[in-house]
Amino acid sequence: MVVTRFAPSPTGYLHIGGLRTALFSYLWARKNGGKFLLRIEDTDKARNSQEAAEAIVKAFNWLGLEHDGEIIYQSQRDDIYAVYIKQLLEEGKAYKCYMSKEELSELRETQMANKERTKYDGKYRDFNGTPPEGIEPVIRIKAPISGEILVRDGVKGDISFQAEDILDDFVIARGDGSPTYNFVVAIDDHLMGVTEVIRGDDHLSNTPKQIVVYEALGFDVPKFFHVPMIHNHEGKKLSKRDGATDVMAYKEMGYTPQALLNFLVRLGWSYGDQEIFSMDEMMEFFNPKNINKSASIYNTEKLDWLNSHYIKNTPNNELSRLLEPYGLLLTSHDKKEILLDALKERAKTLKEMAALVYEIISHPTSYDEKAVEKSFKADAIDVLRAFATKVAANSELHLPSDYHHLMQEVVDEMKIGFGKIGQPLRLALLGKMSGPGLDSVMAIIGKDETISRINSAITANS
RNA sequence: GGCCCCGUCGUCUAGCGGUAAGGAUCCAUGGUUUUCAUCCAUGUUACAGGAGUUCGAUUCUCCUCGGGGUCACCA
Repeated sequence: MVVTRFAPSPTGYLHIGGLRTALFSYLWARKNGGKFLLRIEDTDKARNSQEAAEAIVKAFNWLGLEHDGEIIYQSQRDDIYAVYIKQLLEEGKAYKCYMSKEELSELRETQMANKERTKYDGKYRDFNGTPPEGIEPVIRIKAPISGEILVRDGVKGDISFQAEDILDDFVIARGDGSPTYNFVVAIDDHLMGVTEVIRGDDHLSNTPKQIVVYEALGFDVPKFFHVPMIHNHEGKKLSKRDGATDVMAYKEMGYTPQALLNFLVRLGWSYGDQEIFSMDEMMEFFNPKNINKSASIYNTEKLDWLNSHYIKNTPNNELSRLLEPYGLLLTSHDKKEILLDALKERAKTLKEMAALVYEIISHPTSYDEKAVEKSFKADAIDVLRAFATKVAANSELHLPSDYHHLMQEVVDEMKIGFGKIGQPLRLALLGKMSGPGLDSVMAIIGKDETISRINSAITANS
């Protein structure tokens, strides 16, 4: 069985890069009928992990992603880790180190002065004398001091590290007894039965250390897939300073979950020339072995395109549901279909669409001056009056086509071009020269409001 | 600085020894539309550089350059 996991540290929200690796993990687990687990890496304890976990679940909810099983909190598993620390100590694979922080930083300084790599010198590796007084020892693991550590990565290929280049006896438990990251990650991934670790490639250099832990404990090493970073415009790792990195900000801005997921799945991964993926297609086609090797730059142009694509192609009943968080309650609106049809091709975001709806249903409060000058001349007022009279006289006006016929009649009878009625009418109805089809607008606002807006416009501009 | 990774249009990417280097987005132009948007059509733009290997390299190897990541009793 394929078991993947998403293991964020508690930062308080789910960020866009995290979501992408979570999505990859999720898709791969679902595709294989496996499990997608969630673990909070809160060995630090200072930050509020409960809140962070809730934020993640909330974002997952919005996006329709679901993790399996209980959320694992590392902060609650000290007893478990303690067992393994004890075991390594007893087996002689780890040891207590009494070097003080001062001594350690002195060591580092000399190494730096000598232009050597800074690393622990192994002073207590084989120590069996009397420990110095007043020092709470840290626990260090005995790492190999020479030889090769091979990381078999599903994205980058086999990567070979030399132990002497990168390893030292790193700390697995602090002076207060609390375990450290590289130690607990390996234990938890093993205990949770994780078979494939899909994570950001900023973790690549941690992997050899984790492999040391796996091997010391006799655990099987999972498969690794190190996903390239998402960079900002400057080509640096994406961070909070780069604007919207909180996933929920995208809901705020009016993006649909589908668009965001589709955007993210194509960032660093592809399936031939296909750009549009339904959730089912993502699950069917995703394979971590097709993940790109190189970092990608975060640029939301394509997200905008995808978003408008999905808005255009979402059925109206679902669209009105998506619009609810933006203050639009259309479910029982009698002109809902006409309204949504008229606007879904015009909005880049749900938020924008909500604003467009409001623009249509509101009586204009001002009129674009240049447009008034250009198209609201005396003859235009005659045309509008003639049209308003027809509207008033007609009791069967429901569909856009009903209004269109009336416009056509005026055009024919007065022997004028369509623009002669269209432009002033547009100005009267919407106060400006752009917007959806007038026949739709009138069908939406209805006969009385149509006449009212025409009259207001004539009063205001003649 | 050590170690590791990466390098195809501005951006996201296809390519897996022989291609007019393809798609998407963006941008520009034209068409459709009473307007704007949509939609359709057309167009501009890329293999970082240099050596090899080979009949032939975007594709394989090496070097250079450029970018990134990481080097904690943080995760």
